Amino acid sequence: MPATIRDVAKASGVHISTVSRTFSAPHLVNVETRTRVQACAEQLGYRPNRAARALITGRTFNIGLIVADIANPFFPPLVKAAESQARRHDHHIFVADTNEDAVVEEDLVRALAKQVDGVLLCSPRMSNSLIEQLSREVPLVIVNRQVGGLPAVVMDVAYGARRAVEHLAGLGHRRLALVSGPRGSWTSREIRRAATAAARTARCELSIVGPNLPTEEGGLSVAEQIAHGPATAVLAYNDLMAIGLMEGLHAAGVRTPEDISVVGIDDITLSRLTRPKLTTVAMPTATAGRAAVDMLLAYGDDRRTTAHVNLQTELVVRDSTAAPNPRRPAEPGDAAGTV
Amino acid sequence: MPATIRDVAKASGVHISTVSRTFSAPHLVNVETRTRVQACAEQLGYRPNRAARALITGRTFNIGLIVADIANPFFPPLVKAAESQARRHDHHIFVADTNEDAVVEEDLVRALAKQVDGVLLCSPRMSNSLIEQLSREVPLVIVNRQVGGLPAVVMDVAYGARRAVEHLAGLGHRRLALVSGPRGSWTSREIRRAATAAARTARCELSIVGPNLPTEEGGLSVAEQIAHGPATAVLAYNDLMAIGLMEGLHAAGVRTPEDISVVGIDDITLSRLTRPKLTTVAMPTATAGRAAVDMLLAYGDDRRTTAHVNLQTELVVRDSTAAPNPRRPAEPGDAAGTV
DNA sequence: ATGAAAGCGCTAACAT
DNA sequence: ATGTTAGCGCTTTCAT
Repeated sequence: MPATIRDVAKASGVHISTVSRTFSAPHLVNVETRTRVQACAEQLGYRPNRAARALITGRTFNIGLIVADIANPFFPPLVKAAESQARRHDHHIFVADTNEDAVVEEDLVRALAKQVDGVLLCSPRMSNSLIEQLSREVPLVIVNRQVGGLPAVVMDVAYGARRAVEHLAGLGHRRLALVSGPRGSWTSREIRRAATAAARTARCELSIVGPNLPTEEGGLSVAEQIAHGPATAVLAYNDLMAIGLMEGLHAAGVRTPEDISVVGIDDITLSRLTRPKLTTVAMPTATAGRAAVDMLLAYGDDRRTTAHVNLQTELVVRDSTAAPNPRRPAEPGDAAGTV
Repeated sequence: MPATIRDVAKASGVHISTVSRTFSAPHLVNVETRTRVQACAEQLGYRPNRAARALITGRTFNIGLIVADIANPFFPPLVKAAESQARRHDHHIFVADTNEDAVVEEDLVRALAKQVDGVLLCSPRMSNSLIEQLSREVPLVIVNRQVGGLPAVVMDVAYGARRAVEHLAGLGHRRLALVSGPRGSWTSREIRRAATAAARTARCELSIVGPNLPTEEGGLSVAEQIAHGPATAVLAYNDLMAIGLMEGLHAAGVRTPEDISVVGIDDITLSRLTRPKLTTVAMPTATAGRAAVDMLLAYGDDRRTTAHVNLQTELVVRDSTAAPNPRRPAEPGDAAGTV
């Protein structure tokens, strides 16, 4: 039986409303009384029931965090940063995993809506219109996607993708492949758009392979196709796919970077630990998590001013990229498997 | 303004208690009425407010999940499985990260206590007595540690550690090192105990190096010491440390497994992707996450019967272990850096 | 500065 | 089968 506000009131000989004020508006209560009430509360182990409080104030001090796949190493740093930032502001975080499923996503937002002050929607797969509708039911901050004028934290992956293409072109590659991500991914579209434009500028061919699952398996599954295709360098939707791809290429007897260069995106911890170490585009996921929480908490105050944050990305050159191998020239007749 | 039970009552022309019953005890209400109420509710987008419901029923349909470090790749599969299992039973999950800090842990349990039906405490760093005390304030299921008779889900890491030592001894190693984990870790003590016993049985020396941070850096930081020590094989507290260690050894010009064999624990995804691929002890983290949720939800029903689950672990032999290198014999005078 | 009273959204006896 | 009533733990007018 945890202590309630009534127990504290009884113990300190005041009315419950005085106890209430002691916690939610201390300046309104006499110092002596306050001290006594606090002492009693402490001694009884009293903690205000937030759910009860929320019922009347409308503020839950909870935040919902919805991610596509928490087992994808891209997300944990974001979740960690968001949780830590939320707690700094005395908020708790509901975490839910949609398994990349748009329907689950919608249901989750609605299910959480009543017990949170807002929801952080990370890399959502829903349609824009649905997201806009949901944002009318509960404050939403979108991470990694731009939806109308909704508050959003995006990482400038387009810039990173462009830098990656420029890097490859600079090394002398002329035939590139883009291993794209899952259907419905805003990030994947951004990458594609930016890579296409950059390739055109650099006078490179760019073939698109996909869509694919954003996992190691997704990368592995296109390895054969890449190995037999004309591309001498590949940009993958994320590091996991890049790593799976390298595995698959290795198995097929194709060396990285000697035969084919590979670039990932995300800069997950893992990317520094593969051999060769992966060249990739660093995404500031922790910063994004913090920023998203801040934006949500500022929702009431000054909604407009911080409605949009665009975070820098950066190309990190490691060992999975090199100049094309002159002894592995294009085989004119061999376009098997390319799209 | 989300619809309340009163709006639905008004719209369907019944009393609010009938609406309430329609959702919490449908069999008690006339089929026609029920259908009508449901239709109205649907149309108004009504969803029962769980917090309000919890206030009176005492059941929140929420679960707290407290982990030491969600960015440690050991945890995400556990969190994912727990979340998914919880949702299958219509529960939501609060996730909190303690950063391996016992004080934060305690505070978090207390802070969450009121808004959850129970807390999953993963690899806690608190003292046994404190944990037992907390378990009187809120239902607790401990993962990865045994505390008195409290409900627990543990993975049999002792078995795995023994198998690892046997594996190394079987390859011909006689001087082993154990790179231990953080102070206060039950798992680390288990590993130490089991490895020590197994080493004795196999007539191997076993030196203990640590405690260390359970991270890649932790492993890296002991690489020099290991490189110059007499051990020809190392068991690390977890894969992350094993990988960091291999990095460090590599940098020091020591090859794995030719010069020194390395075994990790956890079998994180990453361990299949390093080069050499890591020999490790597989931990059934997803199963543990599911089991912990099930145990918590069964808390009321049959507390005793399922109060303890012990999950199997398994040695996975990959490429980071091999027979000792005969050309790198013990250097009698060179024990520098060993403990 | 403190108390009294109403009520947040909902459920659970108890009536009818 | 449905309505009435009380109240979960708390905050917030409004009095005093």
